[in-house]
Amino acid sequence: MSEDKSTLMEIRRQKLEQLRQLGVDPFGGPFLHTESSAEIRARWEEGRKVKLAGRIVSHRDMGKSQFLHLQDRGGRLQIYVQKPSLSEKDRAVFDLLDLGDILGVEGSLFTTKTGEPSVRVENLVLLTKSLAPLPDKWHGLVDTETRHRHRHLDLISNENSRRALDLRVRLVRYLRDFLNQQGFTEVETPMMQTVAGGAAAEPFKTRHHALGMDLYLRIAPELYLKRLLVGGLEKVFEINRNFRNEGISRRHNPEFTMLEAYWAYSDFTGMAQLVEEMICGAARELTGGLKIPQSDGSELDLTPPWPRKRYRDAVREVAGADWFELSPADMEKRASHLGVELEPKLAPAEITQKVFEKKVEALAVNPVFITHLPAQLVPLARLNREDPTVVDVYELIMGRQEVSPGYSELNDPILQAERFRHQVGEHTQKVDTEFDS
RNA sequence: GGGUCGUUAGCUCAAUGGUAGAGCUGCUCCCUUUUAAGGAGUAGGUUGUAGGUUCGAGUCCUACACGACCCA
Repeated sequence: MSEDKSTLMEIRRQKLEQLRQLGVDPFGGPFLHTESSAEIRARWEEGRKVKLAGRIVSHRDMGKSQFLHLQDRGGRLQIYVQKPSLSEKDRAVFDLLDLGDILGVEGSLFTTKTGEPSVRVENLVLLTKSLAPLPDKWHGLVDTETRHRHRHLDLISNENSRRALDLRVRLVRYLRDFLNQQGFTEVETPMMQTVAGGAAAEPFKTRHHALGMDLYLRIAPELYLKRLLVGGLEKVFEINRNFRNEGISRRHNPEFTMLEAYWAYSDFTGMAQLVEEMICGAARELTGGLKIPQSDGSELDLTPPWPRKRYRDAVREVAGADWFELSPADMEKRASHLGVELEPKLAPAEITQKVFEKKVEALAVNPVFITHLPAQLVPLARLNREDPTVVDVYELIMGRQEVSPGYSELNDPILQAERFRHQVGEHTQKVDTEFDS
């Protein structure tokens, strides 16, 4: 074999040919009735015969003794191959295996000298030959871009990524189950809309040839969910994609999944209660508790009840009890004293909002519902009966960021039309979790 | 859009302006309970691109491309 110009991938191609010459299909057929590595561990019994399939992720060659780890949906399990005990053909196949290949084995369970649960292989079947080498076995896949663009490689080589995916899947399942139990109906509403409404964001545009018209990918499902309430569904929710044609960052995916729920005859206090129960339930389901360790070493404590705090009270706590009596000039002075940077000539409400973002929101690790937001910030929500300068809206903050807003919707159609006309264009309000009162 | 850092072997990373290296992977061997196994050998490079400075550039300068992180 001339190896002068051989690349890793060319060598694997050559092995492919050698396998075919042995009469082995390198991309084999079904391999049914296997147990996962997790099931085998759970039902451990020395000497029991098992059938297992997985990707070869490590190999330690001791001459006649060979140790490999197979990775499957349930984790990893070591297999032990005593080469002399294999058939001549299996031995030839074994010598052509690489890291990354998918292998099926049959054998019996035993524990090695060093105490590792293992399968003593009696028969092996090559299920899929891998033509490309795996990422570094020790460092895994580290390049962030590659990890995001080649998720399959990330999942093969990074345990953390597999765990994150598992958590995400279980979270969505829990949210769905919880809302169903609460009597909410899950629906799917149009992704392609003639007007991208329900939020203020730049939409993606697409074209429907048969209709001869431009359509927008939705930026929010709000308008269609509200129509279902009008139609009498009373409690609806949707967990689905939304598309926003804006800047990309680690926290802003142009297509992202959002949960939005509407609840007739309730109001923002009822919705806050629901969200609190839902998130606490999800935390218990996923982590077994209500204290979530954070990457910076601190702890997020979800123990209910979560405080409800009025926006103005929250600002007074960090900026002084007399904050709202200050002149605009004094507000600017105090804001800069607090370390909040301001652009020149902001209105008092804007300065207040800056202080809120930097000194309340950015510091709130544990959950808090901020209620009674200034009406200017949320133009289409229902005004508070006692104080028409604020709206019946909450903003749930945790982990130093906004997590979920909830509204008492404005349900006076005449008033809403009037407010709407004051908005510029068709893009209007922010949404996430909403309901009709 | 702004700032900082980065781009060297398939992967992870080294290399005062003076002969481009290591570990892993691969390949050839030794080893019948290993754990990032070990041991012997071997292969692998247009140092992101284009220019410039210099006797000499992976290293210094300029521009560009791509990316990461932070900020808006």
